Amino acid sequence: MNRYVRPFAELLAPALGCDIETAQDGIAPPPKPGMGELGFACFALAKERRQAPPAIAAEVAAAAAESLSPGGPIAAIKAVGPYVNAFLDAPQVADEVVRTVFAEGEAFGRLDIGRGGAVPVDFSSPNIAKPFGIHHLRSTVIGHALVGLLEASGYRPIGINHIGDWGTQFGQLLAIWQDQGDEARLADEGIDYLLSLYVEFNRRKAEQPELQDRARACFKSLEDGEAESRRLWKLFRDVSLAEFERVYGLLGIRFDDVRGESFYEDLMAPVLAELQAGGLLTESEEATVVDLEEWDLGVALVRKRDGSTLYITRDLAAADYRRTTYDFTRSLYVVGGAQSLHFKQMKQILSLLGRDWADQIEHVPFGLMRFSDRKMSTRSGDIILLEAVLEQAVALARETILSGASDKGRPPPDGLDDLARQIGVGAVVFNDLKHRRARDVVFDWDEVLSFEGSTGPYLQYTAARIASMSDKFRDRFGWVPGEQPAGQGDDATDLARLDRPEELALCLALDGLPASLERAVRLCEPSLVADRLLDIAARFSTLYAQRDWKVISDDAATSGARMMLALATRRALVNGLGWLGIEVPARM
RNA sequence: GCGCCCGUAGCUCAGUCGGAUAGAGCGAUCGGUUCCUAACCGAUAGGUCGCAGGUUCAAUUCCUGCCGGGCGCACCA
Repeated sequence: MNRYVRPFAELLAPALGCDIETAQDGIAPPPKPGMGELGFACFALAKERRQAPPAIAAEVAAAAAESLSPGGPIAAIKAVGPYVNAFLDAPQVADEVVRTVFAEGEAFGRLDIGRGGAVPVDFSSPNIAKPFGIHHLRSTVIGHALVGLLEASGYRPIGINHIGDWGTQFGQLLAIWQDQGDEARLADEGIDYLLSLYVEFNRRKAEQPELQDRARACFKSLEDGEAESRRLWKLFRDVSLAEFERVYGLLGIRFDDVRGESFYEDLMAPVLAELQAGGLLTESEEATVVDLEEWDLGVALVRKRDGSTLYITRDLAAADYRRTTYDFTRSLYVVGGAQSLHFKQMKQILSLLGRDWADQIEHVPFGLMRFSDRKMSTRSGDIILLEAVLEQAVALARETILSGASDKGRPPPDGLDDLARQIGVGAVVFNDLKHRRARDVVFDWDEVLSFEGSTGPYLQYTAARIASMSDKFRDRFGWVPGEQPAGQGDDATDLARLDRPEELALCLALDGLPASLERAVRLCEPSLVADRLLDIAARFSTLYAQRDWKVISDDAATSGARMMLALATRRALVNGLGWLGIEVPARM
């Protein structure tokens, strides 16, 4: 929670007659201001001590207060009803926390829990020949954030884009191409043309069921290495990849490993042979399956009747490949919750093959994105393009910047395009990351394009205001915290001037950033860091809006202390947003 | 039918290993800028934490059953 939990537990333990861990586990923050910063409930002790909880609390508080060293960060320990609460000394907390942030700088909040362990993160993984829809945003953005969070925690993440460039869908495209393919149009319209073919295939499939058989045959010919099929496949792939790069560029994402499913083509035979040798394969309705009924996982189809392979066959080969290539400590798959069974089957099969690392594989599922009244469907063409959403957001950010500038009678800022991109993209990305990933999300233009309230731009804006204050501080006092030689400026600043309850609350919020990171990485839940950043920004903004709380004032000593607190806040926001993959503009 | 996920304010969501009077944002109403960026801040209204049992000193939180929604359950990925 924060750095004072442990010391409080050490004071409580002797008074309670328990060990420090037990005492620590019972500590939680009280619900309201004025009740102290940490609390311990005494209800559980009532039975064995045959005493009322408030009486126990009074005794424990008195005993713990006895051993309290005066002048420390824990100023008082008092009974509050049935609770024993610790009251912290704001000036000391501020001094410790703010100096920690300044000392650590870019490393503030970072952890070493990963100990350099490799963690492949499979995310985004779009299908070639289908455009990048808004529903791909979730995997892309959550996965990218996890890469950042893992890196900040001392892991060695490897961002993997497992491109869907293999399978029957290419057979579908090849089948429809035989009827109406037009290379001139492909060159001209790119992926949009491929989408129109895909939609056309699915439309005609309803009338002509034999089309699906032809698609399977086409995929078979592709898998058999037939030259024309191969040529077209490569063409579709190149056209698509080029377009995905634009979106990744906007989002600021790059992968360490971009590898299509097709790469595993030659690696599947050994896996199938091993399954065969292990007696795990059975024939069923002319296809080849692994029977997992014993584990309530149904059957996994690994080879179709015509001999061609499936999704899970390729994923098995890919899992082995990742293991030998990266020697991972965890292996993450950021894929929608709809695929839960697939990953359970995959892990079970790997386990049956004696892969003792199978339990290091983690499916990181997330809720799907849909329209309020219907599912998004690429097949019917009923989708919104991610690029279109990003462009809208950037356009709106641009308008907001321009109207803000004209209201204040200022010219448009330098670097307008870049600023608009950072804000617009930040809004879309943060909007996705702030929600717990398990929930389904309903696509709503108003929500995605909102820049007010709990949004990315709010965090960016808070950071930008502090940067601007820092400039004014420099003009006024001739120095600025963080740029001073030892013994001057920062070191000489009296942080004990930060004695307000709101300042204490902000400091504790800052101090909790590493704990949020730890939990976010453990649970693969970026929203935990997003929430922490919103809390930090809100607490700073509350302080900032108070009329009698000015950073820059005639009181140089207080000004210095507040400037340091503000810059520590900015540091936390910049670091945290950085982990999440969101840029922070210097000015807004 | 079986399995997984979700159900908290009008809307979108937080709520830590069970703890004190369940919190934010949006929307609504009211208020705040001769002063560091109002993409901000404050106040008011708004809750049977889906329902019913169980465990516990204590349940939004854990367990069971139901209800509602979403998603899966062999030749798509």
